Amino acid sequence: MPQNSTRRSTKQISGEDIVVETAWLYYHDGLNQSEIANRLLVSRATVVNYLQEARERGYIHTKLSPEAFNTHRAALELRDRFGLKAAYILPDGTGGADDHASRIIRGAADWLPSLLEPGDRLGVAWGKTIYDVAERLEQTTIADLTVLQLVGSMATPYGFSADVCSSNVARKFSAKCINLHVPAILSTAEIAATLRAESLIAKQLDAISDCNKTLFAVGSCKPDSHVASSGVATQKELEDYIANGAVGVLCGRFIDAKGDPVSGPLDDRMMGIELEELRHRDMGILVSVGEERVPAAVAAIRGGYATHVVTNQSCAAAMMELA
Amino acid sequence: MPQNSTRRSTKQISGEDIVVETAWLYYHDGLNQSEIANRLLVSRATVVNYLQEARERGYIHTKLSPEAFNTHRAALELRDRFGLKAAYILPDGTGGADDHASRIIRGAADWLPSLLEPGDRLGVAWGKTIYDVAERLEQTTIADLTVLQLVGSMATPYGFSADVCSSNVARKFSAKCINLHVPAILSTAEIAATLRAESLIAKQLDAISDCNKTLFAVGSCKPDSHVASSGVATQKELEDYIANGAVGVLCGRFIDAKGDPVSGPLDDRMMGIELEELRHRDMGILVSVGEERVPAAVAAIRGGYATHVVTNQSCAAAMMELA
DNA sequence: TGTCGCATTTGACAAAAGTCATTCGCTATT
DNA sequence: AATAGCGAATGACTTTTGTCAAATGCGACA
Repeated sequence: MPQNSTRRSTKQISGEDIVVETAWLYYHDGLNQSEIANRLLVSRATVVNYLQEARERGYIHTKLSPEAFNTHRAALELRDRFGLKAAYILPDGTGGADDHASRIIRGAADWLPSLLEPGDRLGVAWGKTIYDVAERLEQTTIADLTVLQLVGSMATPYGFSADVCSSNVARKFSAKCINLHVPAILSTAEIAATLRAESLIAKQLDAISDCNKTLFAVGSCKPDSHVASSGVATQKELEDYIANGAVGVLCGRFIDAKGDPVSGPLDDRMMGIELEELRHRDMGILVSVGEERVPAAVAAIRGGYATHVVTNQSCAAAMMELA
Repeated sequence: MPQNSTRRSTKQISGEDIVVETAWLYYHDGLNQSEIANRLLVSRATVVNYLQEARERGYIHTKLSPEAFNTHRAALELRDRFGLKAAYILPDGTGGADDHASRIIRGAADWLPSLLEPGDRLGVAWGKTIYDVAERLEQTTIADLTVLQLVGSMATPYGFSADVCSSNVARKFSAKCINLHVPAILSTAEIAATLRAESLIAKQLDAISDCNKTLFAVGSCKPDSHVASSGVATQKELEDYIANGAVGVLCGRFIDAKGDPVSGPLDDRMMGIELEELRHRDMGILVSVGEERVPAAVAAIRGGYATHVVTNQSCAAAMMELA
């Protein structure tokens, strides 16, 4: 403590707003409280009080630079709004849709390894997005990981099929891979039923029904969407589903805005995990690219298929709108 | 420490940079370091490191809000006494003149952004003070701002000239900049007149005459003042002006104690805004450093050139004495 | 003048933040 | 496979900051 012979008068003499002076010395000049106390001839406790006063008066403004925190903030908001376990939101960047997509895909690929742990059984869906994520994955060994193909295979115009997605993911993680060696869609419900009864296939279907984590994207129900263009559904069938309330596609299955399954002509002809089996897993990782898929993504979250979401800022904002 | 079996990479919140995460929890959510350490499963020391990293990356910016400096007693008194729109008064501190100067300059740099608004045309004067303020300005984008150079350029012993002042200000605000590409002072009135008649220069002079806000300092009329030492005026010329009642210099022009222009030999040889054009703008921001300039500052206020003043406590007190 | 009430200030203590030498975990190289 | 090198993480320790009950100054009022 300073020589306390005449400490009382000091404050009146310096007279002017000592609080401002204190705040300046502390925040601008970077002195510590003891130095300030000595300089202003008051106790350190008083300096503390002045600083509190300054904060209460709103003199102190600390700002977190937006470029660093915007995506972070958006992620927390999205998480809280939808009751997700986590969200990862990438900046929009300056490029167009392709740029957005590639950011999201890189983000998902960066994040995925840290979401998996030894012993996990990861169900992997099918689609260009998932394929790209798999491509982007760094080689990382995760002990005792099993990767499962969630839907049957199908040749596409993009040069890959569902089994390539799961195989690639498995390869990147040095994981065991269980593929589903059947077409995604069959011409009749009977053939599908027959196949399902096949011992080997039944075993595979059984296996995928107890994965604890899933990785998937969603498709929109627009006429030009993936489901239609890849030949899984005809235009007519798609319209049927839409008429029944479908807003999105998830592992080849249609869901409505609440995330509930929408039944329709294709259901019995599809080979792959059923929506009810997909729901409420330990972790459901949804990689959502493109504004046109926002309603579908929201539905997937609502339906309890997704616990983790990767997307970009503008899509996240759009999702918040729908919440 | 926590159960350290698997302390590695459990990013439960988001895939984002852990430094951002940490900074967010600390500065936004107000958690303390221990809480953050627990939540992120790292040691508290690591949290300290992350926070330092965040500060180094410039994510965190803390500043004193302008109200702190223009609402306390001294500021309000000065404002009311001189009919100013606002005054910004910084604590004196214990250092010498340099310390005072740097505080005032930092203060002005902090305040300036909040005084400008989209569409403004800011006239910028010339001098070490203004140069230093420009240096200190934070990068802030102000939409549709135009910065204008109020006086001609001139090389100085300090290594800067008028065009650098305006250019720097413009750069910090990402503003458009209109420079005045002529010397501040010419050898004869004839040459000056010829130049003024030049189409390009006439246009520039025209432009500066309709700025709505100005930023300037004043110079004293002491023999050792800036005007003399920088070679704008000779000792003899200076004495002439003083004999005619000049107490200060403002954009190279001399004013008397009432703020009225003092005419003299230099007037016709100067290139730059005229005093009458400088008067009664929407806003005139005077940055006044040093007790020896107090009379000049008071004159500038009286003359209606300044509506906003930045200075320190002792200068403010001296101004009050003269009022 | 005495003393009561109120607000500010203070010192002692508690909590939080910062520092630093050491350890840990990973990679690159032999 | 062994290990050297290196950056990040850690835990023990120091410094700084925050808290709070008690003390102090000061004006109002009896």
